[in-house]
Amino acid sequence: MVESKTRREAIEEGRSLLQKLGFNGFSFQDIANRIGIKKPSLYAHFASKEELGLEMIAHYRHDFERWAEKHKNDPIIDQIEGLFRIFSKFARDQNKFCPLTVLSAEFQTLPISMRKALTDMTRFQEAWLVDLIQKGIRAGHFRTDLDPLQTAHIIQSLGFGVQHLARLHQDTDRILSMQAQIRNLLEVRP
Amino acid sequence: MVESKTRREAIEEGRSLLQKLGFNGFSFQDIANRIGIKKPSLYAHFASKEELGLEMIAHYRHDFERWAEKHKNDPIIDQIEGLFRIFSKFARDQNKFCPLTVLSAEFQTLPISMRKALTDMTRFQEAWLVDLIQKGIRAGHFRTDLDPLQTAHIIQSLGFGVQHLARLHQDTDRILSMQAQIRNLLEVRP
DNA sequence: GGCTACCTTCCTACCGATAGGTAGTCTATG
DNA sequence: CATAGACTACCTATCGGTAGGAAGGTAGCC
Repeated sequence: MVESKTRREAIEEGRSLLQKLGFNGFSFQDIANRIGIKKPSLYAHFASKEELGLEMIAHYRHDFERWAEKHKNDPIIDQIEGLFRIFSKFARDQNKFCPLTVLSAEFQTLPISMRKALTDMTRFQEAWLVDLIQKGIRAGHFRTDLDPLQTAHIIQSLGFGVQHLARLHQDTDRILSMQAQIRNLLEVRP
Repeated sequence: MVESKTRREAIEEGRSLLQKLGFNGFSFQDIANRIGIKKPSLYAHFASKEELGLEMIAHYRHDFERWAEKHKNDPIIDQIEGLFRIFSKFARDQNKFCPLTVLSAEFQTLPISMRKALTDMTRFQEAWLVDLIQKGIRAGHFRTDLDPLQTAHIIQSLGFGVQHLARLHQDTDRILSMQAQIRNLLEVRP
């Protein structure tokens, strides 16, 4: 068996706790309680909390890559806005954050290996955005004076930041309302 | 004496640690070590870590209000961009975050009283932005089709989010480069 | 089939470090 | 002589992690 049931459940519960409380906001004890085993049993599946953390990042990266692949032929603006729909879905589910957002907030207290995995995936998402923006410009849908990298930074910053403000003010609508702003930023004005 | 030297030093060191590591990232022990006293002595000045947290928020709010007052007659766009200069200054000083940004990331694990103080100050900053945007529109410097509240949300989200990404990628320039985007968003196009 | 050896996964019990916080005391200053 | 502010000593809870053993399945071998 490639992946045991317990291991899968631990990663799932871990991700849920991670997205709600942060990596330093939950313990192995919490996970053990939720999946109904004792804490030391988790060490049969993960050598350390750091290893679980790396698994959770890989897990989310896998999800995101599959999602991107599935929507790669959708209209470009829909794909970009899809990122905000994902954030909105997380937020409506018990005030969760996107894993990248919550982990980047704890960056300074994370093990080095997790910092790297996090930075790598954020770069991956940035490259995904840059590619879409370039395609949109070439197709004549987006303004030709956009700097694709700079624009990707703006979209990522908006996405990270709006999640914090939405939770702070209990206003999940705010996340989706950023979509109009993104369109306004990207699309050619008539 | 309204405020003792030790108390002042504790708040200062606490704020520095807060902005670097988050509220859950430092302990009373850390503060005590840095200011050269023993941990229990801090309880002569703060009844709890929560009380210190509230003091630190009040401290930052006081700083911000004084800063806003000092610059209230500057050109409007300079005032708004000033927010990003503040963030940039924090980031270049040992990867610090603005206190509101770092605390909002830990929102779910914060005592209720601190959540309220944080939400209140974020609203205050939002109102400050809304006021400036309205003034800019009335003065003919900004586009007339802007929704001031919505625009303030965009600026705040950009500010919060860009700090995370700047630290993640060790790229403090990214914070200041948002200024051009803000101008582009606000100012009338020729 | 029956035996041994091993691996996985769970358990109880425990470790040292650290967290926030308390009790009681000493000492300098007003 | 009271108070503020420092101290030593200690509390309970929790953290990440380890030691050692029991239960169950499996693989190789006679």
